[in-house]
Amino acid sequence: MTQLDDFDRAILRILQQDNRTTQHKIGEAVNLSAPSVQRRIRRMEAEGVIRANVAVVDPAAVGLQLTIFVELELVSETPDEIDAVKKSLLNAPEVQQCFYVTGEVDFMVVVVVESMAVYEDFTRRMFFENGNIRKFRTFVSMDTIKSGSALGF
Amino acid sequence: MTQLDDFDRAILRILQQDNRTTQHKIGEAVNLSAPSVQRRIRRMEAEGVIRANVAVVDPAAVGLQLTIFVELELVSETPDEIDAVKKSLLNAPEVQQCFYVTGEVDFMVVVVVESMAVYEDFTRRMFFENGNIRKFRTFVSMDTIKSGSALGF
DNA sequence: GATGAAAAATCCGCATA
DNA sequence: TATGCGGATTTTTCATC
Repeated sequence: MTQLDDFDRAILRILQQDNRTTQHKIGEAVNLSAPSVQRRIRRMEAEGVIRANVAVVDPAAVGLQLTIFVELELVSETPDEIDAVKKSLLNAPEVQQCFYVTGEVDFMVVVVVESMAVYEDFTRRMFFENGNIRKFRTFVSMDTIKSGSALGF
Repeated sequence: MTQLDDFDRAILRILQQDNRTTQHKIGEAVNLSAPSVQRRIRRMEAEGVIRANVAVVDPAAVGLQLTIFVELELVSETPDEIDAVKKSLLNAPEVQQCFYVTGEVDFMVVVVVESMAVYEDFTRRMFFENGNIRKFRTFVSMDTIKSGSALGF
């Protein structure tokens, strides 16, 4: 992966806030021509620096009212077992984010669902019926203070 | 906020994966004309259903290698104290996500930084020098299994 | 909600440093 | 290798039905 220069970083900073900013406007902001901006964006997309271009949707608007953090502890931590858990979490549409972490727990999972009833059903399917889950702790979000993938740099 | 219909939801589902999909292609996919698609998108943006349009950047590419979960417990939970903590977290560029949660802890915070040294500096500034933080627990991500704001609906 | 024309943005070749 | 310019193509936008 090529090293990013200051132009690239300046472009990314704009795109992370609004990727519908025109190349012309970006060019003005960073002192580059529009085609140059577009070539850089294209290159960063090809290299995976820009992973995706997405609309951020208000979860409440689509009926998903609850954001829930779950700490997962496994019984067995062999690579195969870990992979199996990863895979099941990856495939669950309720799972919005999932990280394998160091420390007292094994996974941190962010689940977004319509209601507690749906969450309870989710835990039953994913955790209680999975012999490899030692325990899990649930933290329900009451207030979203900040929710971004905007990286401050 | 107006209720969303099936067309709106179908459009959102596409936009959450790739908001550069042309209105024409979206129209084909959902059986609507391009201008219709565009009016719906415009309306949902105005209503806040679509919160933003952003590029998702690979943190590693911009030198941010570490994703860290932090559980925060406060000493005092008066509304003023909670607000003060919220505000300081909101303004910290290292904080990518932050939720006020129920349960044994008060806040779940997702921090993204270059290195452990930077994180330690962050904890000193934000937690140790803040008299209202009773304790915090750190979970460092070793592997990002899933990282999306793509809501499965 | 659909159609079609105008406006705007993106994309591409070419010349250049 | 990367930039800027100009024009072709595509996409968005807007008026009308």
